[in-house]
Amino acid sequence: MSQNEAVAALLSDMATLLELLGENQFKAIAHSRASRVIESLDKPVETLDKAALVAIDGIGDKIANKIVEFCATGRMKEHEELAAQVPGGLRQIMELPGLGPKTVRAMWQTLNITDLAGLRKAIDDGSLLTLPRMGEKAVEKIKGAIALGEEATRRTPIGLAMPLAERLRSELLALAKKHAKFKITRVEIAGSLRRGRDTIADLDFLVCTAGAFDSSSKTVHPILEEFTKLPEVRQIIVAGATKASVRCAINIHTARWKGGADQQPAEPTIQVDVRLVPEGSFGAAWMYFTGSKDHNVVLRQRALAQGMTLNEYGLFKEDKTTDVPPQHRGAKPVAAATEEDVFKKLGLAWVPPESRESVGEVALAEKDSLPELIELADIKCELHAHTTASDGKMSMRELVMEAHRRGFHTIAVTDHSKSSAVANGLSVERLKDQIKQVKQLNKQLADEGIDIKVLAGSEVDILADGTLDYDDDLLAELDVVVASPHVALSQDPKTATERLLKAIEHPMVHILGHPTGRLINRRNGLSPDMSTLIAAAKEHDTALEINAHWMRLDLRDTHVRMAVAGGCKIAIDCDDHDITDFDNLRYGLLTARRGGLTAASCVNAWDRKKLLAWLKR
DNA sequence: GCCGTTTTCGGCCCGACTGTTTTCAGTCG
Repeated sequence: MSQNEAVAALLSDMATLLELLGENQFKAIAHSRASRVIESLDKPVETLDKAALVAIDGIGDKIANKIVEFCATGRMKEHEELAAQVPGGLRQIMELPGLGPKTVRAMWQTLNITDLAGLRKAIDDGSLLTLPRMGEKAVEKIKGAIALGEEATRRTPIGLAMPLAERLRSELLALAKKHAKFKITRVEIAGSLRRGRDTIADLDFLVCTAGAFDSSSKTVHPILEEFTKLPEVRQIIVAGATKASVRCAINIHTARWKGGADQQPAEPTIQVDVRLVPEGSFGAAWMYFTGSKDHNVVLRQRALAQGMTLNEYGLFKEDKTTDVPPQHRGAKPVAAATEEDVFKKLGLAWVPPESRESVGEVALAEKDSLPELIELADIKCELHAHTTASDGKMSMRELVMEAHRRGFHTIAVTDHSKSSAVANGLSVERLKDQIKQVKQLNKQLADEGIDIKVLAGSEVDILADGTLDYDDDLLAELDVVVASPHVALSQDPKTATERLLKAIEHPMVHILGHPTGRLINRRNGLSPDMSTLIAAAKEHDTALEINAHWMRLDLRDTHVRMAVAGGCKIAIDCDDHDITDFDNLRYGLLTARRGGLTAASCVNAWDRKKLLAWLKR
């Protein structure tokens, strides 16, 4: 865990503790916001002094002191004092969907419930019903939430969430077509999926209607009613006039469980929220449901400062003489139909969804100086791919033809090195033979008039001590060297930093592959000092990889932001093992865009001449 | 606890839905 993650976790926990203690809610919100700010910070927090911390939006004098204290001593006294006052088991109860600080505090203070076991007991003996505003239905909901367990809070990797979202979107569009009378004009993906985060808590859809719209109706809108009947839906959480929330199976095609009911494994599910808005509000609504939450708050505060108010129905002139929301008094919005309109009327350039994380993008949009982010069409080559020679499923020829089909001018063959025994890594002799095969294939392709350059390469293991898995003479024969860590991924940060530095500084290495070795939701991987690696990568002209596989996405978005700020070159590679792996490029692109990457800094976006010149440097 | 295009004090984004209530508190995003 990096220092940033450690500080963010402590501040977030302080927010929870403050809520449970019934302290000023705005104090809790301030800690929660500070936690998110530190989590997405593009610098190691331990390198910042107090003045630098206070300069960050959302960090004031007091929280800066706590962060400085933690970085110096490894402790945060105020956190320890708060934690001593609150039973630790309450945190688990707070995580149950539907339960918030007010209710959990009442459970604790009135019924002396301090953990999940106590909550179960209070349900069984009926004492929970004695709490204010606690009836039969509320108890049933809590029982369901307990049964759902960790399933409710687990984030889904984008590589699983995106295909499900695209299928649900087409099913919603099919419903719209079948029921033309509802006049559905658009169905769009919003939320963190549109922002391209590496993991997704819930899927958000925006549905626009040109038909009748009454947000105060007490009946469920028919299109939302239809949505809750889709075959993927496992549970309906809420359904109303403008909104429905359900839990959907992530893998609808997995076989039904045939064993005993009590041993049935929890089926992976994800929450899906659908919001219905009138067509004229499309832009404002898409912005609102895309978020992030903090980005929205910044925009709404900006609107207020300009005498306007912003909600999902539009940007309106503020009217202080009434409490009735503008959309209910028939006010005409200043802007609402498109995102561009709303940003423009706020005095801002349109901000790409991947940048909407409240990390300074609004200030850049005000000056119209947002970076021109890299796009899928900019990617012209793949520099990290495997064949059947090691653990890939494609022959060299199949790999190259797929790269050509996708319009790439260059493809690198980078099978595993000799120490990767489980991946059938190439011995010295086999690698020398493969280099010859690459030369022959290039000649054949030229004869056949197929314009693609095949590079002889290797994904060389960075051994635990930082040495590479082949000697320099052999590496010198290769066109491209990707050096990656595969073993000893639990090293302490200092050892890991020194290990990766050796690879970055090695004159034969072009690209540092999946630098931390993390696997999302499965393995944290290394926590090297990124700022040290980035400075070295810049100095030695070594590119850092964004491994595009959705289980890796390594570098992650915050690392990319640091690397871009540090002037590093970035490679976006699919690490292809199978022909379908090429499709993971979209996820690497989203991560790159979240980090503010431009085509100029991405080696995969260069033309062949520039790329080859860099590889021969 | 944070922050300032009215403010260094006094606010703090805004709306939907549910369940338990006789008008709204709590939760969520």
